[in-house]
Amino acid sequence: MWYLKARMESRIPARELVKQKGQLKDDVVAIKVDGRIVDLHTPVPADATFEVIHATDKDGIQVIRHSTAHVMADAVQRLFPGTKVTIGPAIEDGFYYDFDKPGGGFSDEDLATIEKAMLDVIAKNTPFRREVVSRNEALALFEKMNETFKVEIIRSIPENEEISLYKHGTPGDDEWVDVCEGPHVPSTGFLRAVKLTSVAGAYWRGDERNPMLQRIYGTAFPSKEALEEHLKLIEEAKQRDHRKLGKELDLFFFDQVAPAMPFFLPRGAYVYNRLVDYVRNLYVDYGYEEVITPQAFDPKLFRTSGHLGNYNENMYRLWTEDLLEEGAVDPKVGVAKHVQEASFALKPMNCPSHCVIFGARKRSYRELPWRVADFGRLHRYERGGVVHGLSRVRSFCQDDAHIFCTQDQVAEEIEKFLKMFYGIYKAFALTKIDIRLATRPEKRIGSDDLWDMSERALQEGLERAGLPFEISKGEGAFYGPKLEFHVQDALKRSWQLGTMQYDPNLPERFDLAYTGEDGKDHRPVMLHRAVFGTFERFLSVYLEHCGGNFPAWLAPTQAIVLTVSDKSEAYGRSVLEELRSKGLRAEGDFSGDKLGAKIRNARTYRYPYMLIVGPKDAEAGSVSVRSRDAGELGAMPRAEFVAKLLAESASPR
RNA sequence: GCUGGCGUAGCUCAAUCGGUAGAGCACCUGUUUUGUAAACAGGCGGUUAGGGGUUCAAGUCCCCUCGCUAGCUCCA
Repeated sequence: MWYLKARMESRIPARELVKQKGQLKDDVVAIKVDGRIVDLHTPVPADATFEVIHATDKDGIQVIRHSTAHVMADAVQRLFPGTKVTIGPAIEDGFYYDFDKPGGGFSDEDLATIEKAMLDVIAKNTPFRREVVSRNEALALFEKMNETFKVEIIRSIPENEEISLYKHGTPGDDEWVDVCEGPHVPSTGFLRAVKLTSVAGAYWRGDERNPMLQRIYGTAFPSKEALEEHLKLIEEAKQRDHRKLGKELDLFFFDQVAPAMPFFLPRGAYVYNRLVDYVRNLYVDYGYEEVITPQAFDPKLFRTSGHLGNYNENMYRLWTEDLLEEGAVDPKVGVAKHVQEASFALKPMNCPSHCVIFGARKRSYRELPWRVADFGRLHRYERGGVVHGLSRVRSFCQDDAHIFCTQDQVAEEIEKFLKMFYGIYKAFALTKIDIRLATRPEKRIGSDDLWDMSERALQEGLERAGLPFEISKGEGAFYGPKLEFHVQDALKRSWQLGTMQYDPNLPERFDLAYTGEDGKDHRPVMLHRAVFGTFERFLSVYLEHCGGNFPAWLAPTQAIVLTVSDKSEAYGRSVLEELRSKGLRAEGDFSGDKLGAKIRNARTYRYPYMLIVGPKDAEAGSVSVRSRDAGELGAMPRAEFVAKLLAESASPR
């Protein structure tokens, strides 16, 4: 590490350096030197320039959380002897620590007990102490403690790196030690607000072939107030959970008869269809053509495409009575094998169909780029533990399209796609988008040369557009690298929505060709792309983004007429009829409820407008408008409201 | 798929140590005629996810299956 390069005599503990400069205040937890966060225990060059990090700084909070993880591990090992420690980093909203606990997991009661023990450790306010040891010393220490996971970690630390131990507690009494890079707060008393939140399984080193450890999640803040604030935000986020909103707003539901396959109710179907319309309209502008393709296919198709073999475990297969009989005829084959080989498959993707269409006749270079769109319903068998509301389902529809083009056209097509993509996301006020370039996975088809070229093409596209991105190594599809566009849900889980994938392999496998200017056959390139990704997932993210408050153009019901009493029903119905005759989506509440109750009901359904009508309005030919977003707007002539709502009903372009 | 947790009326949730399944909302029927966030009364509604076991007795304890859920792994 860099500080090893400094001469020994010129190093002093960071605490001393900060003190010399007169900056050692009570809330200083670390310093930043050369962009690196170093705690006060760590030696730094005596002449280093630094920036102090306070407990309340973003970096400071991370130091607090990592230290809290240590205190938790200390408490856990004291309460549950025999439990081994592994790793415990600070994360986005808190920290976790993974344990190997004999005899199974932790209960909620255990969490409360652990939290209490942590408070005792914190109350003692013992300093964290940093100690540098040799590799052999570290190994000997943790081998003696039978901390097999730590031993494995120490062995994996590169030879040239320093190994440090962090201790807290009273030596010879309740001292606790961990091999750790740091950084840590000066003493346990710096941990003022901690809370353990949940427990879950996690594989050692994130690999499902490894044993499962017990992970405890928690969070910590520099003050009780900040912790309370955080917990409040989580509560509010839960209110916006799309699964809750879906129920409340009668948009969709699930039933055990079709696990993880949504039933869209009339109101949900309305929104869904408007999203589809919206994309269809844009396709006119961007030069796409739509096709309709089959749902189930002879498995031959998916052998050609490579799905059988690379995507097997995600596919639904279909059998028929005839198929069983055929299988029974030849005892050498057997029913199971015959069904496995010959049963039709529900499509999990549209690309093979589009290859079939492209290859169905001679194609000219003049046709390229050919952008072919498909709103086909797709089915993918997702493993039990991964499905999640509308975000991860087994039956869905993508705003899917494939672009067949020449190598030379790729750059422009990527550019056009990005333009379309950002235009759409802007229309939905989604601005926090993370882009990742997912590169070749282990399980893949095609030569490395093709992969090199494909990955380069996508990367250049992003660079030309000046978009920041991260690389997700090995995360590409089996047929090509991907650009992934990720957006977070209300609970800060990140979901991939849009995608663009460069695919040189499927045209090869389907032996696709177009006739070039030179009269010879050439292989086209294929781009897979989707802006929303799937309508299901997009809807889940968007629902949470707008909190169920759909804009007027998208709202299943734009306005509801509320009568003050029966006396105004006739007038109310005439208002309703007028709205509907103008193509507006309106409802009426002519029930015996009092006005207050009607308003309350209408609010929970989040209708953009309530039109309150009573004798005064009937007299004046007006409606009293209450806007969901802007509050009471007062009485206005019927025609004025109609014009206003019509203006708001246009979908963005 | 793995590790926890959960599954009671359409929805949100009660039910003490294993001892008669209950409330609010919604729905239906009346009464009330109401001007900006819940009028009142009555009624309907349940093989306690499904199956098996222990027990005199199971919503409650045990086992299996299904589903949901928090994470992990995997993915749009």
